[in-house]
This record gives sequence, C-alpha cells and structure tokens, in this order.
Amino acid sequence: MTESSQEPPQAPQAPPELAISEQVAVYQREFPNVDPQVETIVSTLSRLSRRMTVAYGRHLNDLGISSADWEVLKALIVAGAPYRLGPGELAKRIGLTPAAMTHRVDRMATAGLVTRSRDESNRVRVNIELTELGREKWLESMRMAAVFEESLLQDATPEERSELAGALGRMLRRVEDSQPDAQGRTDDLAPDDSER
Amino acid sequence: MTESSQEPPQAPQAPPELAISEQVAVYQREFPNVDPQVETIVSTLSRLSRRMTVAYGRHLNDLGISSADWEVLKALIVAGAPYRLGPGELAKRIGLTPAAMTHRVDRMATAGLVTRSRDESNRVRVNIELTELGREKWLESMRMAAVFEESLLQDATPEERSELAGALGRMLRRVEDSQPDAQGRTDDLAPDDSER
DNA sequence: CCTGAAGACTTTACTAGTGTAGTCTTTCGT
DNA sequence: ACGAAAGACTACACTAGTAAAGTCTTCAGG
Repeated sequence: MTESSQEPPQAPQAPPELAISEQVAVYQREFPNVDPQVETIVSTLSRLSRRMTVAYGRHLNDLGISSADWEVLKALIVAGAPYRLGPGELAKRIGLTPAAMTHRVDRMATAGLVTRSRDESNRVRVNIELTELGREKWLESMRMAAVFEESLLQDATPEERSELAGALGRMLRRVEDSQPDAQGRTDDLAPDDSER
Repeated sequence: MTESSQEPPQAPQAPPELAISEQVAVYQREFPNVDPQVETIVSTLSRLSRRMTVAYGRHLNDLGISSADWEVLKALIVAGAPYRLGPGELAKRIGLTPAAMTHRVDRMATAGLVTRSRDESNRVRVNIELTELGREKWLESMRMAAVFEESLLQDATPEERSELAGALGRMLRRVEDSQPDAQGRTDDLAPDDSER
C-alpha cells in the first residue's frame, strides 16, 4: 500500500509524450525560424520543472497534504518562530485574496496543521499558527525533497553544479528584467504550482 | 491599449518575494541538513520556470487565448497537417477526460480556433480541425516565445548553451528514471501548466 | 458613556474548469 | 435486420478561486 489515503481528482491516464528532440523537430518542421538549441533548453527546462512538480506532489500526497497546504506551511516557516501570521498577511505573501485564505485555513485547521485563534491583545486580529504536526510535515517534505534533489544532481560535479546555478541565475535575472513591475507579480495567469 | 480584451479573474496583488539566496538561508536556518548549492539550483529552476510560465501567459493573453487553448493547438500542430484529430484522441494526448475536452473544444470552436465536424466515412467520429486562425495564433505565440527565449539566453555562449542543455537533460533523465511508470504520468497531482 | 467610523476577517454568491455517470447515435458482426 | 459495442455529448457535482457584502472589534470624539 504505497497509495495514499485521500486521492485528489485525477487525470484519466498517462499521455504518451514525445522525446525532447522529437518535439524540437516538430517545432522546426512547423515553424522554421526556431533555434533548435534554444528550444531544446527551454523545452527541457519546462518538462523537468513539470516532472519535478509531479514528484513533489507525490511526496506531499504521501504526507497527506496538498501543495496549497504546503504553500501555507512554507510561508509560516519563512516567517520564522513562533511561526505565526494573520490570514491577511498570509494571503498577501502567497498572493491570494483573504477570502481564499479563510478557506485554506479552514481545511488546514481541520487537518491539524495549523491553529486559528484570536489575538489576545487585539481581538480583531486572528493568528494562524503552525502546529507541531504542521512543522513536522514540512520538515518531512524537506527530507524527502533533499533526497530527491540530490538524486537529480548525482551526475554533476561541484564545478558543474556551480556553473548550472550560475546559468540558471542569469536566466532568472533576465526574466525578472523583462517583467519590470513583477517582483513575483502573479497576475494575468496563475503559475499554479507553488515554489519551493 | 496594451491591455487585452478579456481579463481572467486575477490574484489581488504582487506578493513580495525573497531573493533566492535569502530563501536558501531560511531553509538552512529551519532545516540544517539542506545542501545550499542543491537548494539554490532547485529553487532557481523552480522560480525561473514559474516566471516563464507567467511570461508565456502574458503572451497568450495578448493573443486572446488561454493556456488550455494553447495546449490543444499544440497537440494539433504536433499531429501535423492536416491538423485534425478526434476529441477522444486529443483528450488522451493532453491527459484530460473526453468530457473536459468537449467543453474545451466548445470554447475554441466558438472562438474560431478549431472547427468540429462529423467524419465523412465514419459518422460516429468527430474531427477537430485547426482553422487558419488557430494555426496563425500558434505561429504568433511561437514568434513571441522565440524572441523571449532568445532574450533569456542572450548572455550564454554556444558552449554554455550546450552545457546547459546537457546538464538539464541529465537531470530530466534522472527524474524520468525515478518515475518509472511515468512517461508523462500526470496522475497524483496535476502539473497545471502546459508544456512548451 | 455612547456613537460612529475604520479595520480585519468571514460569509455569500458566482465563475471556471474538471471528473463521473448516464444517454444518444452510429457502426458492425451474426 | 438486430443487438452489442464504441465514440461523443449531456447533466450533475465538486473544488478552488474572486468579488462584494456582512459581522465583529477597536478606538476616537462629543
């Protein structure tokens, strides 16, 4: 029984997929202006990221939490001890409306990942606080991720890793330059998968 | 008027985001076992992919199509001339149920991106065929993407590009090895953003 | 002390997209 | 010709989100 208890609704089956080189060939056939090398990099990056998202999703599924839950756990962890923020602040950091955060917190409180309580000193405010369970789930997700990520990079020497980090970092800078107003500006189209 | 006509509902505002190095520092603080170099690579990759998805989403928004639409256009393009597939086959290739595909095709036919017609020789079957408009939209999306992608890699020499493609390709192979049954197995958790 | 305004969260109504199950139409074997 | 199978569509339910209205607490001013 590697199956987890709660299955989210699922796509019907595995779509057979073209190899990257085949896909680039298709693009060249249908759109001759394409640069094969650039397209190979971009397609590989895209598929890699997607597969990683799927892998993380499995890990989280095994832990019994959703990626939406994980996103909230992460925000609380990033906030640091005592791992406590208000719903509004959480919503702002994650890029959701407060109303959506209310629902998420409902689910997560029921699952025991966080507690919701009114602030002592100002009873208008509400505190969302990570429970020990929530923190443990996050830590466990990190343990699983660390193993997984190391396995992805097992071929790479420290020098190669360093070059890879540099190359990706330069690409990221270029993207951010091209999205001026967008320090994480998630408008226009939701990216949908939460960042690690 | 750079604004597109049809605005999808949107997240309320830009969440302020940590720099990658800050985020890695947080992970080290909260989970000491983390390898900073690995985490830097993975976080950069993740954020880069997300930003790219946002950028593509803007391009598509300017074209007046959704990423779900684009996914269908791509499948028809990949199928090659005469750019025609049945709903069931499309659903299989994209990883959707036939019912969901019916709705997508409804929208896209209304928008003039595809046509739906019964097959002449076998009147149970339905053919979804790319219109000239649909093909032109896809080509335009590729033109925009090509400019954008070249700008991302403007720093990289051909050698660096080649190394990057190699490194990402090796990582992708490792992921696929770790997801044995998963030739694009989209189960368990939907990746949500369509691959380029 | 009471009243009214502002702030923070919640509730309600609605939208978009998808899965499940059932229905309809056409085809094909007997 | 008839019955069964296949393919697509329809009806319904569910999830997760936004937007806007509502509720409750706090605090300032008369």
